[in-house]
Amino acid sequence: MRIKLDHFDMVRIAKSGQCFRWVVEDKDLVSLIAFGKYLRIRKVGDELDFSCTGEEWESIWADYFDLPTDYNEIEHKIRDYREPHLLEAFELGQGIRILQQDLWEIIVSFIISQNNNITRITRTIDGFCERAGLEIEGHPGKYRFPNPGEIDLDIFADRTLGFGYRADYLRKIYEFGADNPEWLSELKAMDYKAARESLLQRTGIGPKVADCICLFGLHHIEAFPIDTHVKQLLEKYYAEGFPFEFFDGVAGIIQQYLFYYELNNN
DNA sequence: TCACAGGCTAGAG
DNA sequence: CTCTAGCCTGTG
Repeated sequence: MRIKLDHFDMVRIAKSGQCFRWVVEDKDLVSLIAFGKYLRIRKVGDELDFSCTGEEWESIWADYFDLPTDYNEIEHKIRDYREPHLLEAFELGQGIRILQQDLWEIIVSFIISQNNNITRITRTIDGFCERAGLEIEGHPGKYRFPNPGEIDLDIFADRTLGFGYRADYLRKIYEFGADNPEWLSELKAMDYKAARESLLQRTGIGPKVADCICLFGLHHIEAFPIDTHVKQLLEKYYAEGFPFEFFDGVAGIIQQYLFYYELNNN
């Protein structure tokens, strides 16, 4: 499946912190695992070659890569605001999209991410998937993310996987997910505020993780997760307050550019 | 040795 | 309600 896409920079997306199972093989080749599938993206001139059929593209990947969202509109809004730091952040992060990832994978991944660093988060998630052992057909050595009810909860007693104190939260969320199979679809039907409240009921999910799940797992692009980096950046560049009113409804996308700039330009 | 990493829980005040 | 010690663990 070969296609030309605007506002799509696969290397920047891979390094944007929203996904933990993307691998930059080289500047023209990225591989990823999502929705139980293994996908490779290769840059060929000004086009992108995806290792899937057109049918699969339509049914899975077009939504996953957030093609329905108009990033030209976002760009215009940013340019209209005419604020130097945001413009600089946008230039550096241009091509980043907010992926529409699998909700369960996002819930679990961002519980693991708390008070943690990217290196260990990635290693832990990879190790977890490998230990769960759900191999992807046709791709030996590649493992999909385990859904509720698909794993032995004793896996969280294994300290070598690096869950740390989050192991107990993970065991509980897998238990809850298996006991409440309707929860995920209910979350998807809720608006941002209601979904956030429901997520906050779960042990191990606080305000920051809940907002990450809303933004990356439910595509509520008004969600604005505030972690230590964003907190610092807000104090540094927006001491008088971030213009949430101007970016009403899309603040989460703006946050991605600011976050990416903060991590890649310091 | 010590602070910190894309925070949260539980308990105190 | 707000505040914060303690938490697993790898890294610099």
